[in-house]
Amino acid sequence: MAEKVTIYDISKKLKISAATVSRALNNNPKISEKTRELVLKTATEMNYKQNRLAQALKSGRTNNVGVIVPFINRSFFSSVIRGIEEELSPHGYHVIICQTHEDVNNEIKQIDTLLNTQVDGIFMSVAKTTQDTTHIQKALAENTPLVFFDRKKDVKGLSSVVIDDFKGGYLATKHLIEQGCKKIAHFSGDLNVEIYKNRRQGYLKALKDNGITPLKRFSLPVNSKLESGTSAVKDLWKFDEKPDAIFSSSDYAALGAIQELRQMGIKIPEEVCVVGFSNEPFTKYMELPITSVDQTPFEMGKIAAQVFLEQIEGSKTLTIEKKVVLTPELYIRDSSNRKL
Amino acid sequence: MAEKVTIYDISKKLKISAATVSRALNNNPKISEKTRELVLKTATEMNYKQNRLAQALKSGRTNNVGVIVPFINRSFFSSVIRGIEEELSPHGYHVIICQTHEDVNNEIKQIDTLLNTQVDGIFMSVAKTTQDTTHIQKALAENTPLVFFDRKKDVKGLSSVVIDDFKGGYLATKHLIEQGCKKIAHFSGDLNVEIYKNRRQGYLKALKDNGITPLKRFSLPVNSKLESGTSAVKDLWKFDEKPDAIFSSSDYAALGAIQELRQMGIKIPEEVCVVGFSNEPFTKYMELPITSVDQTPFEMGKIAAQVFLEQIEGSKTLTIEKKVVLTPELYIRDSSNRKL
DNA sequence: TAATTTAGTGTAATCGATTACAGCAAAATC
DNA sequence: GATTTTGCTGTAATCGATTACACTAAATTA
Repeated sequence: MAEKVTIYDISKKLKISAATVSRALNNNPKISEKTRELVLKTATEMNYKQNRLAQALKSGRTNNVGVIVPFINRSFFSSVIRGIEEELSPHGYHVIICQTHEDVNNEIKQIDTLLNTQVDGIFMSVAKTTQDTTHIQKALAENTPLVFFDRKKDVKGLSSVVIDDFKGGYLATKHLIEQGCKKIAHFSGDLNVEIYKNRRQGYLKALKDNGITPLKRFSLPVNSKLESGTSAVKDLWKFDEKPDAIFSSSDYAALGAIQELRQMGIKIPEEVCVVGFSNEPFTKYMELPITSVDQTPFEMGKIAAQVFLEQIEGSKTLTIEKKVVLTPELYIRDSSNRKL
Repeated sequence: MAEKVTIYDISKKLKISAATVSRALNNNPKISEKTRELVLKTATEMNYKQNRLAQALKSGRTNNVGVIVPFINRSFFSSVIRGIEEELSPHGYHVIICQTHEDVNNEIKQIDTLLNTQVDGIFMSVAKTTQDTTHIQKALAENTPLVFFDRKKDVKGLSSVVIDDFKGGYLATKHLIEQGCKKIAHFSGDLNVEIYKNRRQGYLKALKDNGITPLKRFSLPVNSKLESGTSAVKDLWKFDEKPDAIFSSSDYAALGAIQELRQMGIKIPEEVCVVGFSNEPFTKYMELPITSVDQTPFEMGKIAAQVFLEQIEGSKTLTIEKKVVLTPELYIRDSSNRKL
């Protein structure tokens, strides 16, 4: 029941050609006012709905975009996706989501199927393990705009929206120094990943700018797990010279560290200040709220979407390569606020 | 460059008809082994990619499904979506996401555009304000399977996957009683929303089953905000007879309550036990981890997807109306664990 | 009045893949 | 040797909307 009504049904009913119906519906100026009104009226009467598939096939535009992320239920990614959706939805685009589970092979597959379904654009945050970029270049080859966000690769012709991780690391470290900390440890993520490398660089620069010589032993890699933070603290506190602050590239590791420090009876922020990264929702809810660097994911999504729109609405031949860098925001909370 | 290769390009190159190419690619048994191999070889050589749009137009199936939720960056919803994606992706489906911002008007629009783009199915959690269901019936009229999850409406012919909110409320309350609590307050959400109503019913039943007469004053509505919990506690503690436990339908309100109670110097769980609902990520990270009812969102998504697959892969004429009810899980943590 | 412009509509091809039907050659049967 | 069957391939219509081009009648101009 409720068979789909096509322009042919309308054309038959009104005894005019389907072309005229199509033109009337598209407000083509060549159509007489009388016919247009008749067609529009009949269309609503018959409950006509445009078949966007047919239109897409003809025009080559689906009004769909794809978003590729490691996991959609990570707070950061879901917020970016929300930003993208809210910016593009008013323009008539739909957002298709894909997960890579941090696996390059999935990334390759996802790009392939997205290109197959003729999405008008792709947004992606690459998997941690991604090195080679030939799968990404495919999008370029097929003339499908691709915009990186957060985790990018340097591919000529592709735009990206990221935060200034260097600055994030710098801000966090500078803040700790301002609190009077001098022996600042750093939990970095996998240094093969650009963002973690940059955060560490920012950390080092801030130390240098303030005449502090970084201790190699104070800089250690963690993953985004609580336990990783607790064991890192254990390692650090084995030595005589203890840190008086921790800047962690992960909020989870920061939380783990805090738990372990409290366990050891160490006062936060009096004895040790702690700063995390990402501004995960839980950081502000803690009894001891954790200072963290916010990556403005919602903003990031919106801006990535805008970059895409610029590209798609600009001339087709011209490819834009835009590199947007957002400034992260430090949310200072009790875990590092000595209230000087 | 890299113009898209069609079956016509292959047919021209091999000097055979496009029909033969199509059949060869689809493993039609009528095609000779020799031709099939030749076509497949040439297809990969020429980097042929099927145009899923054309196929969709012909077959009437897009292999896209839509998911409609209030907000995608809520932990619960993004986890459900992940479940749906991971279940459907292996079957070749893509997931399109839509947000309603808890507004029925958006819901109506979203359903309309999804049906326009010919999705093969729709998953949705209705907005809080939704009463009328005519927009939902449209999907039914167009023969597009629609599966509700979590927040459903009773529409004949539509399936749903929800948790047993009654049981969730019952479990939480029973647990509090087992901890020795006798004066248990309840923070309910908007009682016009089915799930909140059911949780409250569960609460009341547990009290009744244990011979406790519910105090009307102990049951008060909150929204999902921290402040809502703090002010509710203030209200409750104005009276002489204080509660010795709180079962909150919202983790946020539970957290607000805990903060306020601590402010007032009240010991948790010794003097007052607190249980939340939803098992938001932050509940387990707190210094005083919060007991909460888990809604198994990932599971819920997977099962909703399975219900959809059953329906779509079954006979077209037969509509299945399946009502799946998942059992929630109580995660007992320090906020209510008196370690008897 | 004849020639030209203009406004409005129709015809038919197109986007790319699928498939009912037709057709033809080789193999099998009588 | 004639007929039927089998195996494989081609022709053309189809999904629904769009649009270049053609065309007709009315309006305008010469």
